[in-house]
Amino acid sequence: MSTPNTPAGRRVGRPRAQERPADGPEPREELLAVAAELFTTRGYTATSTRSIAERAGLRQASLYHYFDGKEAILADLLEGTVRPSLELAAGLVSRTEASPEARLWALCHADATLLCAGPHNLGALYLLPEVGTERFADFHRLRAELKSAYTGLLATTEPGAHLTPEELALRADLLFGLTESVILIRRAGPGHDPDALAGATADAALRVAGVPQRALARLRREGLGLLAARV
Amino acid sequence: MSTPNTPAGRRVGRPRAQERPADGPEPREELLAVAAELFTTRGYTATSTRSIAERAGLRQASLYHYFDGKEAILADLLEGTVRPSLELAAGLVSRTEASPEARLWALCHADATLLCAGPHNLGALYLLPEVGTERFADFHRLRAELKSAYTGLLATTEPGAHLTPEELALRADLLFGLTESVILIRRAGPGHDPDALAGATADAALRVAGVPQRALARLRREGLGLLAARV
DNA sequence: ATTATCTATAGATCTATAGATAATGC
DNA sequence: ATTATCTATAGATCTATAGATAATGC
Repeated sequence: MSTPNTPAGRRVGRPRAQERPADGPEPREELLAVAAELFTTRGYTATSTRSIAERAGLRQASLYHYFDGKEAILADLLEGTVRPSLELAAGLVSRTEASPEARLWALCHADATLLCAGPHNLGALYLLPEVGTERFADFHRLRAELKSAYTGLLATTEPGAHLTPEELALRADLLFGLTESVILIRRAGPGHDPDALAGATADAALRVAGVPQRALARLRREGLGLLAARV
Repeated sequence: MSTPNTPAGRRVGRPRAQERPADGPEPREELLAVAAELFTTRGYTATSTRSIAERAGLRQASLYHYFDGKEAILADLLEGTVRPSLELAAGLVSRTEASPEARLWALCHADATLLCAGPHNLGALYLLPEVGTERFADFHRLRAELKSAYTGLLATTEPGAHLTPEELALRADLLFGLTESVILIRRAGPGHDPDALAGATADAALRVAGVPQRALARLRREGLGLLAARV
C-alpha cells in the first residue's frame, strides 16, 4: 500500500538521449500513434523509421526493440481497423431478438464509425500495394471474416433471402465497399460529422440491400438500440 | 504519296543505348503505361524514376525530357481517371429526353467502368497523401466538377427533389463514394467482371438515391440505351 | 539547328545490424 | 542479470542537373 519510492516514470534500461515527461504513453503505443499520423499524412514508403522513432522520442535503431520494422507497425495498425468491428459482428450473431436488417444496420454503422472517427484515416492504408504481401495474411484473414459477417447477415434479411449465391456475393461486396467508402469520402473532404456520416452510410447500406424506404426509420431505431445496448 | 525512304521508326535525336523495336508506342505513352503499372503494384514512393525509365527503354535522366518528374506523371495518370467520365457527364446534361434517374445510372456505370476496367487500379492512387498537394489542383478541380454532375442529376430525380440541401450533399457524397468503391472492391479481390460490377454498382447507386425497387429494371434499360447511343 | 538521348555525379537519404552503455532488479 | 536504450556504420539506394553526343532537318 505504501507509495513506492520509485517515481512513476522511473524505468529500467539506459536513459534516453532526450529525456521525456515520464507520464506519457508506453513507447510502443506512442510509436504506433506517430506512425499512424505519418503513414496517413506523408505516405507509408515516404515515412522513414527514423522519422517515426524520433517523433516518439527515440533514436532510429531503438524502434527495432519494439517492432521488427515498418511492416510490423503497419500490420498492427491495419488490424486495429478491423478487429473491433469483427468483435461487434461476433456479438450480433446471437442477438436474434433483433431483425437481421437492424443488425446489418448496426454493423455498418459501427464499421463506418471506426473508419471515419479515429484521428487518422487509417483505412487509406488498405490500398497500399505492400498490403497484398503474405506479411499481412492475418489482416486479410480478419477482413475476410468481417466480410463473411456482412454476407451472413445479408443472406438472412428478407430481400437477401431471394438472391442467388452469385447475386448475394456481389451484393455483399457492394455493401462492404459502400461502408468502406467512408475512407474515400473522408479523404476527399474532411469535416464530416462522423456520426451523421455513419448513420447515412448504414441507411444507404440497407437501401442497397433492398430494404424498402418505408422500413428504414424503424430499422434505424432498432439498430441504434442494438449499439446502445452493447457492453 | 511516295513511301519515304525513312523507315517508320527512324527518329531524330541520339539513338538509345538499347535499341527497341521502332513500331512501339510513343515514349511518353510508354512511360505513362509503365508508371501506371509500377505505381499500382509497388507503390508510388517505392517506384523510382530509374525503374520507370528503364522499363520504358530509356535511361533515368531521359525521363526528364518528357516529364518534370514523378509527380507530373502521377498528375497525368490521375486526370485520366476522371476526364472521360466528366465528358460523358457534360454530354448527359442535354439528354433531357431521358429521365434524370436513367442518366444518373449511366453516369455511375461509365464511371465505375472507367475505374474497374483499365489494366491497372489507378483509382487507388487517389488516396496517396501526395495528391493532397497544390500540385494536383487540376485533378481536384476535375473531380469536384464530376461530383457536381452527380449532385445536379441527383437533385432532379424524383426522390432527390425532396431532400434539403444538406441531405442532398450528403447523399451525393454517398453516391460518389459508392461508385468509387469499385476501387476498393477491385483491390480486395480482382477477377470481377467489370461489366457486371459496373451494372450492380449503378443499380446500387439508384437504390441509394431512393429509387424504388420496382423502377430499377426499366431505368437500367434506359440507362444502357443512353450509353449505347453515345458518340 | 534541333532534337532525343546519353554519361556522370553531387548530395542526400534510408534500413538493419553489431556492439556498447547505463539504468533497475535481485 | 536484465532491460531499454544508445552510437556507429555498411551498403544500397534515389533525384535532379550539367553537359556531351549522335541522330535528323534544312
